[in-house]
Amino acid sequence: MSRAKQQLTVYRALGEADGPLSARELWSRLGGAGVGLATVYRALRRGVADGTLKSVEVLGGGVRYEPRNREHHHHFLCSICNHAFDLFGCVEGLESLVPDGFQMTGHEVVLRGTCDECANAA
Amino acid sequence: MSRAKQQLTVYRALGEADGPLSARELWSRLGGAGVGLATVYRALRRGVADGTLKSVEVLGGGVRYEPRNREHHHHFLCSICNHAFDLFGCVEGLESLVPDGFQMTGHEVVLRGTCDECANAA
DNA sequence: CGACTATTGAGACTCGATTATCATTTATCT
DNA sequence: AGATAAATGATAATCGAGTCTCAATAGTCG
Repeated sequence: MSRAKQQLTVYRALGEADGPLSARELWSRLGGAGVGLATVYRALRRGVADGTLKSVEVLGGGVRYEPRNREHHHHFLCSICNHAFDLFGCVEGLESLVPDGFQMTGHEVVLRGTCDECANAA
Repeated sequence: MSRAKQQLTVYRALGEADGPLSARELWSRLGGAGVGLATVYRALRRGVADGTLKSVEVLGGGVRYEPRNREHHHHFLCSICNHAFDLFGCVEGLESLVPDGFQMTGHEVVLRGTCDECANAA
């Protein structure tokens, strides 16, 4: 594979994904054999360092990465294929959950269940 | 320490905690030196197996455990002390986030920020 | 093309979390 | 008390995720 553009390849793959990808998922999407896992990790690390990428944790699935320039959103984790999907929109009433004296700076919402594809395959 | 009751000791410690505890947190609460880490893990494993305990993942803190018989609730993760606190109540509008064709079976909400104590200590 | 630098792939290595091993200790039963 | 079974603690072993090393390769420039 032509070199020098692999960093971009990683960015593009994340940009086109329907949700955040883990290093391994990304690796296999890039063709496993064609790109080294180390290179994927390197690209991810650089991306996070320069602010292009952002690492997110979706419960149960370890660390995943997504472009930083996405609007505020949450994720849906399919318990069958274990893939994380981006969701749109947010929820109401989060403030009311915060105990007195606590200061909330952010939040995460993860929905679990089965995705379109897995639900049909069942 | 008297044996045979350590399993119960673990259960009690989790029951009295203000949030889910990781194996390490639990271990240190039980007095580090008095109980072996292996025993803590054993008790947790058995607890989960027999349904008494439940393992939960709170972003950024790995796996934690809590009694299964708690009402539906969510967690607040303090980004300073890294402790997870139980919250009460839930949020509205989750269903509207689910994409067509997806089936939601559960959800998690995690608030981030600073807890009472850490906010005051700052 | 030839010299020089940046990037890569494979695999060795590190690190933390969890599990397995095993001799020892506590409980149980008689 | 004596024999047997269950639980424990210390530590070794394992496992996965991520990082580091280094020789080989692609890109650059003259």
